[in-house]
Amino acid sequence: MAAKAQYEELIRQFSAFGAVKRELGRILPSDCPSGSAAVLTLLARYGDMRMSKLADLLAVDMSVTSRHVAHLAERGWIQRSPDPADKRSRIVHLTPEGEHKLDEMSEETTRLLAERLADWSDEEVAQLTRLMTRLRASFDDCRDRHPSPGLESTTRTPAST
Amino acid sequence: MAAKAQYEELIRQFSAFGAVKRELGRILPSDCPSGSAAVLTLLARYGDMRMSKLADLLAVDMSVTSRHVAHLAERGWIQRSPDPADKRSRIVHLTPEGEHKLDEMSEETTRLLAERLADWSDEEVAQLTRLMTRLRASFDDCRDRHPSPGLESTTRTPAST
DNA sequence: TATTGTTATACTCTATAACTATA
DNA sequence: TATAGTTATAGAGTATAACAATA
Repeated sequence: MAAKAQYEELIRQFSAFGAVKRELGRILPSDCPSGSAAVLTLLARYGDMRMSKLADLLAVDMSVTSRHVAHLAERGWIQRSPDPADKRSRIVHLTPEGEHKLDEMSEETTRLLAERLADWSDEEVAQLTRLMTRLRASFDDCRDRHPSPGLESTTRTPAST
Repeated sequence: MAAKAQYEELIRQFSAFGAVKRELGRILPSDCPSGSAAVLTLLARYGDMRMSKLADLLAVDMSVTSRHVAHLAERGWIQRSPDPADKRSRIVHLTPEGEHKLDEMSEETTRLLAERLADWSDEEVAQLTRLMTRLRASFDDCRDRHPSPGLESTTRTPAST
């Protein structure tokens, strides 16, 4: 359990991190901004999945996911097939064109990151990755264990009934 | 120099980090969202400064800074005094009310963070803080050494002449 | 002529709520 | 009645460009 000043400092760094994210975002093509790119990345890693699963992994509302997916579908980078097991659902999957697009973007992004982190050791990069993974996990776990009032554990607009 | 897969994984975590930031943002009062809160934090830490310095520390365009500062000034949390040394400039400084507001928010935010990171050791929190600080520094340094074409080292819309 | 700061406009990301079609 | 997904609307953050005042 760290001191309050330590948490304050960490929060400062969270805030400053936005600059890093924006710089990485600037090299993405305008027809595939970061929100859409995140969808492609998840599909490439975890394979076909339903919208709701995608929303869960993105940790955003399904309405947001729907928009990103629609954007990608218009450009032919993903396809939405009906789910035979549940006609309400749609299975999202990456097309070869989508894979290609993702590869292109990934190339550019890792190149920029490699340039910026040129003087970082392999171990330091791994360490930051581990800690950020754990950070996300700590927030996810707590969301399930101690849900804030009115905050669902699923990424969904509450039913209005 | 890490492998490409390592960079890709790190970028994945950068993307997922948005969820953490959003959860922290949700506990802020609606009259002081995260952009404004960042301004208060910087003023509390570094003291009075000019708009341009503030924009530099926030790593956003000065037009953005101007909006946040105007928002805070309307609520009496900061004041803008003319700079006697340069009549174009304005010095921004925190009011006692602004300090109070910041304290309140800081209380809530660190409380939430402490709850989420309850099972993190002191050293782990410190390590993440160090690595994120260094990350930001690596991006800042590179911006000065290898500026992208058209990307100024100062946070400023390029002159249109 | 260049710089400081402001404002207007536009774009991305997000959440809420209302709606549909299934279950 | 509840759930999967869509769409409309609104709010926050940011960048670009044009502008006023000063250097």
